[in-house]
Amino acid sequence: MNKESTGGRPISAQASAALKEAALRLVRAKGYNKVSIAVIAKEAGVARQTLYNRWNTKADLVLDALFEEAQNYAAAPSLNDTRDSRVLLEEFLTNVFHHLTDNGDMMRALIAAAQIDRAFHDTFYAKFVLPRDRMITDLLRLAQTRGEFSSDRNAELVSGFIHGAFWYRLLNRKALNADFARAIISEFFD
Amino acid sequence: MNKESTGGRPISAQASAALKEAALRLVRAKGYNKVSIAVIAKEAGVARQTLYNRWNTKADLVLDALFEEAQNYAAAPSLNDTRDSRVLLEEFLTNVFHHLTDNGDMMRALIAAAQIDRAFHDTFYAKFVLPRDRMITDLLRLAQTRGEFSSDRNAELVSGFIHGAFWYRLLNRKALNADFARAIISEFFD
DNA sequence: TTACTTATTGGACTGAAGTCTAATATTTAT
DNA sequence: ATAAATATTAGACTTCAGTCCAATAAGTAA
Repeated sequence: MNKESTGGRPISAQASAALKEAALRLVRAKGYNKVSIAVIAKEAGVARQTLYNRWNTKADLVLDALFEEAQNYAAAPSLNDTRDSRVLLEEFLTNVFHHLTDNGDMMRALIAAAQIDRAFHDTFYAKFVLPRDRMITDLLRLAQTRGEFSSDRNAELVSGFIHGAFWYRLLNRKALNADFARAIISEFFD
Repeated sequence: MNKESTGGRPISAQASAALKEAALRLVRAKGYNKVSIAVIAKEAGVARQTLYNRWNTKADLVLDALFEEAQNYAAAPSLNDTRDSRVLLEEFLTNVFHHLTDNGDMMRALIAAAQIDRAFHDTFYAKFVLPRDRMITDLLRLAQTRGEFSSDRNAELVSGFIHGAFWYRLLNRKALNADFARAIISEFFD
């Protein structure tokens, strides 16, 4: 578990940063599928093997880069916020939809990669899908303790329904906007 | 629009059939991503170019093969069936889930291909996604005329929610079973 | 300084998707 | 029979992902 059990040349943080920066920039400029690993490495000024030393696939690199860029990428709604749960959820969804509108190509590509590559699926699910699913589950449970969402309902299940609703729209390349956020609220929350 | 405007060697129906058969068999045996176009062609006993003359990608071929295999692949529920709409929907979903349980790898791969390849997305959406979405939309509208589903609700929107629910489960490699079908019914139909 | 360890680099190599072409085969129209 | 049109075949070629390796660089421990 030590970062360095013995000596040896340290991993270049500069190379890592350059790779992540180049990956995001090129993918945004040209589209995920138009950017090859070789071009990302060249643009970052490092050898291809250096990229493979850090990430197994382009998807792993891009996921990592996205995370680093946006610590606050659609942050979880505060569970201390005293406004109505419907408002909190709507605000959260509207936020997520903005990010998906900006980064839709990338997110669709990552979801696709997770279908093709089992190892990436596991990473993506653990690092991205599940945490986000839990954000809404937690919000629904909060709403239940407040009496704003029926305690009879299964929060996990409903969170899955909500995510399914916008995944389906995303994957079929339909717009994700504030109207759709409101439609979700009124479907599941009333 | 003529099948043959003038003369010329006709397309070999036998080659088409052999390619579709080989594609399904190999994909089921080895998994979608482990089967190359070259191997499918070799197994079918035709040249690779003959495959490309018919389909642009492996995804197009497999989609076609799936359609041919199952004309009755999760057929639309009969709109003349007089049983309660909940029963019709539950039966339909259970059917779909059985097929997705058997062909989940293939379906996930096709959805992934639609994310990577815009042209295939359009084909897949028009030939597969939209018709299936309409089956549930139509069923919900029938339920509305029967007074079994509130006329206030937007059938198209709810159909999208239902599809989203099981797409999300499918793409995250969770089981699709009769319990989940019932959970969907009670969420959206009551 | 020297030995050891690990990272980086550049290049070779394989397998697959996809494009292209020349030669050949199979059909219809004359 | 011959010409015209289209399909099939085999193979060359490019690009990319992914693997592997030997030489070199950059650290740590003695």
